[in-house]
Amino acid sequence: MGIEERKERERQMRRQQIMDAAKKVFASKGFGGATMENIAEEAEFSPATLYLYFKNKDELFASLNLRMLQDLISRVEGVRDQKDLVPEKRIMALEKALYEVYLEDPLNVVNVLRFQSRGRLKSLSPELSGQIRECTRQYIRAIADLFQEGVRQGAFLDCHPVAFAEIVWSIFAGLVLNEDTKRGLDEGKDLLEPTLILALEIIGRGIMKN
Amino acid sequence: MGIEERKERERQMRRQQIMDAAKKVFASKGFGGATMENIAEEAEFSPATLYLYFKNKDELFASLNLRMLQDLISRVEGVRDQKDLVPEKRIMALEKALYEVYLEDPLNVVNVLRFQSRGRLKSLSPELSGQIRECTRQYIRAIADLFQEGVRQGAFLDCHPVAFAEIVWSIFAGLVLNEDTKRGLDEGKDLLEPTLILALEIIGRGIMKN
DNA sequence: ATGTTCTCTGAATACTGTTTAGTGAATAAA
DNA sequence: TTTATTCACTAAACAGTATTCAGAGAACAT
Repeated sequence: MGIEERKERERQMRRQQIMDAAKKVFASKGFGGATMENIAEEAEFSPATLYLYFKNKDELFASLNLRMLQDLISRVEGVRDQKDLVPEKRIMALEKALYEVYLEDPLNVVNVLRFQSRGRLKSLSPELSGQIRECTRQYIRAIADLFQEGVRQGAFLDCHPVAFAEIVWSIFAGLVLNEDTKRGLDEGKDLLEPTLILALEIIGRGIMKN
Repeated sequence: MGIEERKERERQMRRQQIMDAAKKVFASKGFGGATMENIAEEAEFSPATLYLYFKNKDELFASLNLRMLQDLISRVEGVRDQKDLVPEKRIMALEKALYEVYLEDPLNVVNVLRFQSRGRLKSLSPELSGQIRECTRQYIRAIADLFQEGVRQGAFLDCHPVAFAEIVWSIFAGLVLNEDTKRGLDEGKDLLEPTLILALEIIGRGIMKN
């Protein structure tokens, strides 16, 4: 049946169209400032139509997170798989990967990090929240593997690899949010990159066996 | 005029009463989940009355942040002033101070960290946002001083002290939010303390001149 | 006793996420 | 070709909540 397939394809395109519009609107107004009406207008649909493709506003937003998380995963796994680099260099390659994810779409990264609270995640469908959980597991796992490889080679001190991965991730998330907060209080310049580099240099030295 | 003074005192008490109620409600429902009606009910006032004491919901919430930030400042300055400890121990004392702030009221700490976005801070009165800026400056300054003291004593590597302070703060904020997110996705146990200790041990080693 | 100020509230307003009931076109069946 | 069914959408209604407004009543001053 060619008709069914064409319809499904069209449906996916419209879904994508809504996500593109949402991404634009969320980036310019933030999660709270964006209204479903804004997004509908940008996507050239009525607000009601959005609900045929997404359960609610949270779920629409979280679907965008998923795209970002997948980008993150592929970059971090890329670093994990560069087995030729010495462990020390790979920590810095990780820094670069994280920063590139941020550069891809700074405002949405901030939004995503602020969004993922306990309360919000409860309102998602089990499928979507399962996918997010899986993505989180994956990039933490990739960082942990990268670290463990360094331990195996005798370069790093032996400590809980998942805890290490969470620390690296938290530094990234914390610095991103901190820069955003500073911009809210003050018109300071964006010092994320040098600070992130310094942080991972310190971390790198801190886990080196000497 | 004793009457004027009594009235002012009573006014401050009612303001406090509202803040106490708000703290309770925000902690149990989060910022988004708490309604002004909930808070008014808890404080035994009508919602309209709340607006005689606070400009809006954001400002009421941010006033609570201020209490937490002041607690944070006094603890961190306490560590900064323990000049008898060796620099290495002071990094761990800092860890303890941060963790104690968290324990004081975990849910509100999470709420505060999620709240401080550019958009939100714009809706505050200049006075309040000025006070928040000042508090932020103060605890960052205290951590930076503490670090610089270690540099002066020749124990730490010389790097930008404010950047160092922001890294420490970001680790704390990032780990707190990360734990909260995990609880939202999964019913994992709270591993904040061991992870925070590990993070500051790594940081401590990373800045040590050897 | 009367006017004034202070403090509070009930009711109205405005905005926004979400649902409902229904329309018209595309498709399938007769 | 005509009729029935499904699909994709939307206008309008609904519901919840932050915020404002107009006025009541008590405390205070004259």
